[in-house]
Amino acid sequence: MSDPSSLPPAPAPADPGPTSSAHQRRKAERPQELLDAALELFVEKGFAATRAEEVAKRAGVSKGTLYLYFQSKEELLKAVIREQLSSRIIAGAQVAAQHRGSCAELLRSVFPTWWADVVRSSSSGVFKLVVGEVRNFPDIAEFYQQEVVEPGLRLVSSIVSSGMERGEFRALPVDMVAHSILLPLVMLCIHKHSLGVCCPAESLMDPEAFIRLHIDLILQGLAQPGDGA
Amino acid sequence: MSDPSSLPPAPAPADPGPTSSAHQRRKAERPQELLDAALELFVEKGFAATRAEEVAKRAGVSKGTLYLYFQSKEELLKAVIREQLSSRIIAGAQVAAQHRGSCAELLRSVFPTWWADVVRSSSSGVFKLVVGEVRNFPDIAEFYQQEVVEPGLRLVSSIVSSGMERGEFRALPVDMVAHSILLPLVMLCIHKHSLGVCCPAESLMDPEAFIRLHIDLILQGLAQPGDGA
Amino acid sequence: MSDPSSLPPAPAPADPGPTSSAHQRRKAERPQELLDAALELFVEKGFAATRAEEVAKRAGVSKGTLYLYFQSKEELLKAVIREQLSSRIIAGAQVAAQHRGSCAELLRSVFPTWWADVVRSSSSGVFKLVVGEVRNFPDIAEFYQQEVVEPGLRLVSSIVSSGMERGEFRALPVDMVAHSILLPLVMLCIHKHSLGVCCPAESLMDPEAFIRLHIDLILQGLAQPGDGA
Amino acid sequence: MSDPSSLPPAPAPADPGPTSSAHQRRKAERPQELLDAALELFVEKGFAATRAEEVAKRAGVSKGTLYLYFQSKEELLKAVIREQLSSRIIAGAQVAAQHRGSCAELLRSVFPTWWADVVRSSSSGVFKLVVGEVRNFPDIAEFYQQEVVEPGLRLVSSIVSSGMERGEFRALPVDMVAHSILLPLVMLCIHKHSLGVCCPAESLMDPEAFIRLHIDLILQGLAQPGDGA
DNA sequence: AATGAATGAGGGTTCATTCAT
DNA sequence: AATGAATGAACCCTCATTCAT
Repeated sequence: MSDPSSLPPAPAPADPGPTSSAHQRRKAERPQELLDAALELFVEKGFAATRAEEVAKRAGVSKGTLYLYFQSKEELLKAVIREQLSSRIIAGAQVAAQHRGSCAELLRSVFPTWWADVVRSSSSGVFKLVVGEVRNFPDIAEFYQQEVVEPGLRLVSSIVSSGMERGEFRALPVDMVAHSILLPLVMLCIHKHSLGVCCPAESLMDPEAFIRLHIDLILQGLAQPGDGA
Repeated sequence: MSDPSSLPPAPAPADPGPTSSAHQRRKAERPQELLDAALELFVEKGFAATRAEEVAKRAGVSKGTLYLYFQSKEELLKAVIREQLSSRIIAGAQVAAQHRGSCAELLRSVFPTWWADVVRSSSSGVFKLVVGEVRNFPDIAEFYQQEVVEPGLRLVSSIVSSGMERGEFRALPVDMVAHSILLPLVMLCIHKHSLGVCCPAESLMDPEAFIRLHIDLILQGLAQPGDGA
Repeated sequence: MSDPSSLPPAPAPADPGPTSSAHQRRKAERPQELLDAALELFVEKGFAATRAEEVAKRAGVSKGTLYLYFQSKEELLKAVIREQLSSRIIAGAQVAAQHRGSCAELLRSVFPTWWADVVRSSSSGVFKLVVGEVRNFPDIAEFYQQEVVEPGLRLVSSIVSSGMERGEFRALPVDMVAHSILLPLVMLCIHKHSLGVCCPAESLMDPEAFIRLHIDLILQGLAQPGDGA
Repeated sequence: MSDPSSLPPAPAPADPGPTSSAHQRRKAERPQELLDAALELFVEKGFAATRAEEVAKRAGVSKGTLYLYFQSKEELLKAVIREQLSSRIIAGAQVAAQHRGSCAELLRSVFPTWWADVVRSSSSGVFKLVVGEVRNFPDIAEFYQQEVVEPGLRLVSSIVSSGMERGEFRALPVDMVAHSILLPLVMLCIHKHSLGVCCPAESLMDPEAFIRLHIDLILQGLAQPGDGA
């Protein structure tokens, strides 16, 4: 994984000079360890119910250290959210852009794998986190909308839209179709980190299978009536 | 004024009878007022970030009064969640049970209206609330799963399943299909109370339209290949 | 300080007029019932840890009623303490004054019975109560000192003192002797309502026996050396 | 043993050794400072009427700091009580055990001094504290009974008892005699911290004098009739 | 006279944040 | 850089007291 883009003080990967050592390496990894710990806990308990000291402890450092890397608990939240995106979406977009073949094929091949990976990864938690906290932190909303929601929707919409143009799909409101495709996947992520923890749902246990089924339904739903699709 | 005997049932908003004074009436209404205020605020800010006093104030009473009706903030949360269900789900189930006609018809007619009502009502907030809090309050999980999730899934599954038995629908894993139908609707509710507040999504503004489209996609997706459906 | 006997609004014993009835009698008894309940609870849990509502409930009335008879919880405390005294002390003093015979006889005969009665009665609790609360309510101190401590000490001191004058007793500091006689009895009362509740002390279970033994020790201790007393 | 208590904040100069910085030293001393402050205030105002913040302030720290060292106000109370004992009682028992000579001598020599020290020290307050709070905190009762009351009684009882065996003392119920000896001393402590604060009793101002007189009375009271003791 | 719903100041406790070490 | 002791604002909840009925 890459591009921790705008990490806070960003203690430069360090020059492996004479002082550089395990100690240095630790130092360089601290922010990421804190972000990981914070993601886990914020997703698990919610932002307000998570104590800064818990995050520090799970990251293996002391309370004070957290504040060396992040100005406040709120900044930590924002960093956590910022961290979990772009890269994967950009990658997805590139794959899509390079795709040659029918839109149905695109949605049936890469898409489910990519999403199933998201669901299985720890990134899936951000959806729950963002959904729960946006209203308390309005700048998260804007940021998230621009960096995740819109790119994601645009990506799917463009596939759907070109499918319609090519005549593969029925002509329907593109954005709604995109939502019809995406919302259950987002909900899958959210479920995994909320009710799913206590009451696992049989049919959601295998994300890829569910996603494939869902895509299959939608694709046949989109197909031109009369097609043997 | 004449002939009092011909007057209708007497609109009397309140008969200040011996037992029911204005005082008494207030008391009877307080819990609901508090529940309403609590739902709003818990959905808006999350449980942990909402102060008990805010709830009281929004309900138009003082802090202490809240504790006359609910043992603790946590009990208030549970009451809020408990309150938002049964009735509507039971009603939905009855409508479905009484339905005569094809399964597709059932899903196309009552279903979208019923769900659009849910989305528009304040009940839609509970989904966000529950998703955010279950992991901190495990007994909510059990309760919610049994009282909302399972009945809801069972209802849709039974429709889908009988559609398959009748040969209206393709044979597919019933539960997954039910999730495919329901998850976007739940997500619609959640979105309405989270990102949707800050960044309204054009295509979700009209819930009923979206739901109809989604159902339309799924139904054509479920149709036997070759059908003219 | 003044008029300790004055109970609060002192709802006059009521004229048994036409309106008088069970209702009236209840009304007249309320203050006493409240005082009794308050004594029990204040002794048991301490003043600060007793809720006004508990007192009311134990007296069989509602919270509001308490405040019809006593201006505040603190006034209730004072009334409780004021109520538990004078009468018994005055009676004791009269008995002592009328006594004819040796001082030893006086201390051996009436004294233990009278004290044992005090210990057994609910009045014994006031000692614990006063000891626990005087420092928070300085006017209780003054009142108690003048109305209980000093009369009590004076009574015993005068007996001891006249015993010395008659040559029955050794010449010793009178007040100290009086304390030597009285302190264990007061402590007996206190113990009964504190540790004694949880860990009863075998040898204090029969107050009269203990008091007689104690007086016996003190009297032989006071006797002129060489006496066959 | 000397008065371990009543040492105020004591900004001990101390050697700022490598491990023990001023910072560290404060930390080491905090609990004791808090215990001292708590003892004073609990004895003065009672447990329930003392605010945690007052204790903190008197110990020279902030409210939050108290909770770094004690889980709750109630735990602080228990710690305060636990702290005030053993050592002194153990020491007393050892002195008694090592004593050679008549029982009367033992009671007349070390005993009054030891007790007068107790009365004068801040430890004397625990008696008032315990008496006032046991009924609210039952585990204090058990603890106190076992650690203080019984050892103390056993100590005195054994002296008295061996005095009877040797024929120094009359044969009387040992436990009652022990109570006759001890109760006034305990009451002396209690008085010092309650009524005594407002209305000092002339004859109790010099504890040692009173104790000696009391012991003198009891010892002559215990003597075999006819002894010149 | 009696009730008990309502109030709101007060107190126990937590926790984000700071800062001396 | 790292620690963790200390702070104090904030929050949950209680309870003495009032007052409309």
